[in-house]
Amino acid sequence: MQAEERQTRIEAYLQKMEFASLDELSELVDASASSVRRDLATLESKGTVKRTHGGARLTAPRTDEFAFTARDSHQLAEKEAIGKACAELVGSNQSVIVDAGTTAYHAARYLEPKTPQIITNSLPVANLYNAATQVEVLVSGGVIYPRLGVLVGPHAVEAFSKVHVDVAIMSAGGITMEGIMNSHALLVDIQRAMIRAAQKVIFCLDHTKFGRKSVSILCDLSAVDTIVTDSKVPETLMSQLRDSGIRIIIAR
Amino acid sequence: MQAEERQTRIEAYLQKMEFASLDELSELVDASASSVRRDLATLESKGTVKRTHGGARLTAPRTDEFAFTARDSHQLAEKEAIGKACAELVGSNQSVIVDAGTTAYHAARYLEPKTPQIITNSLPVANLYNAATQVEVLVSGGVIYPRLGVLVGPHAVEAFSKVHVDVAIMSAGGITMEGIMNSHALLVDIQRAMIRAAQKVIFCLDHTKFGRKSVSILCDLSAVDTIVTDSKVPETLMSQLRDSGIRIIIAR
DNA sequence: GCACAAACTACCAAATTCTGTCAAATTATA
DNA sequence: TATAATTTGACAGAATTTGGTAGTTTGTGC
Repeated sequence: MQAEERQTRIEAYLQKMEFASLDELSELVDASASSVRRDLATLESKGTVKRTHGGARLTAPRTDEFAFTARDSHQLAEKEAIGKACAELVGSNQSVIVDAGTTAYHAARYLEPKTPQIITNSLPVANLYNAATQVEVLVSGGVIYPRLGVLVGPHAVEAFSKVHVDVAIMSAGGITMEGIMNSHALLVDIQRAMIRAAQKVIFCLDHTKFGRKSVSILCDLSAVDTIVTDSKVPETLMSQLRDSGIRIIIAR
Repeated sequence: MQAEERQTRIEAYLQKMEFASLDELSELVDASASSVRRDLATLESKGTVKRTHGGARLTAPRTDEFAFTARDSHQLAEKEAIGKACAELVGSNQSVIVDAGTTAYHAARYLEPKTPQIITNSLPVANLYNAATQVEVLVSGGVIYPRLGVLVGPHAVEAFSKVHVDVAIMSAGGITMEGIMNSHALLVDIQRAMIRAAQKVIFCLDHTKFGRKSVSILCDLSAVDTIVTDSKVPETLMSQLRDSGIRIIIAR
């Protein structure tokens, strides 16, 4: 096996496992411990993995939009600004679908003053308004997707197929001129149902999502009404998006 | 297991349990007490956990969590014991309905080793297994009943009407020879659907519930298979219940 | 307040892992 | 095909981590 192939496989394995021991890896790629150490040193200098005593781990294990942890602080400031700007687009007493995903979560945090009716499949969003009596929250049913805190499966799709709302606040894994992408195939069906159910579709996307492709295409750009993002988006892509009729709001 | 992986797992475990003993942790990560102590010292200096005598607890218990997670519940020790005893009644890989309510919640905390399939309308229970990949959790849909963290309404009733499970682990507000009572009328419909869906019905009731009446009658005693309670229940009521064919388990 | 048990700290020897080096093997090049 | 360049696996010594232990501290019950 070539050095490059080894490194690719090590990286892929770590993406899945988060941690791995040296023995584990050297068996995986069928090479000596020395070679694996060298590979890890290379990968570390590229920044994707971090060497540890006895093995390696991912540098940023949960950079995923939909992987939810309480202490997720990736691009926190940007996400908060985006969330605030996004919440301002919602009118009083409107019905709002809130997607799973960290950026949509931050938008939900600022919705309380609008006394909206929220419909969501996100456990973190549900928890957010557990104590608030003015905000009515309808939780879709579904099976918990481990770690993401999202309810998935036919129950969830069905729940969103049966409602109609004013606004959908959406997250996604990436956006290009080809459309909006998502890395979790199970979520795509649900998100499509959300988009169908909503009069107006807002996507919250921080700048890291622009130009990034992902596994599944969620929808093409014609389905999107508004995108809320931060100020670090490349101007070229942004004007292209504007040309295709999407309203773009820069949160500061 | 590597030091870093140990620390991550300890942190994740504490996120779920809020507190854990040294023994518990050293068994969890399969390392000596010394190593766990060192790990805890590292984690403490990072600020995520706080060491205590005999174990460790979370520094900042999740604020977006539930009021009743663990701390402020009455009769905590009894409820934990009841929960533990109740979980022992569940077989491996069984499907289990877990009712909302603190006592049922404590039972859910001990279910993980059984790798069950859980169906619940309780947000706290859903959150509990958000991180666990071995436990499949199906969340019923519904509207959040403020503060209790329970999903109520027709969506919830419907979800439970469509399933069949091995065991239902139930909470209630009171029990007399007339039947089981509950104070929240909105919950009663749902609980009845839960009972209908289950092969076996277990009620978790601490001693304060015995002889206490409440607003709505949930079901009569013939619907109950087993009651798990603590050791402070008056003997008279207990033998009456036994006479009516209910298995009573005293948790210690 | 005292005695006792449990838990903690500090330290040590053993085990594991890492670093740097080098000859053998593989690959690229003339 | 012969030669140079690179990569590989192995090894010795250095560094780190681990599990246990002795002595001290903390918490608990009487």
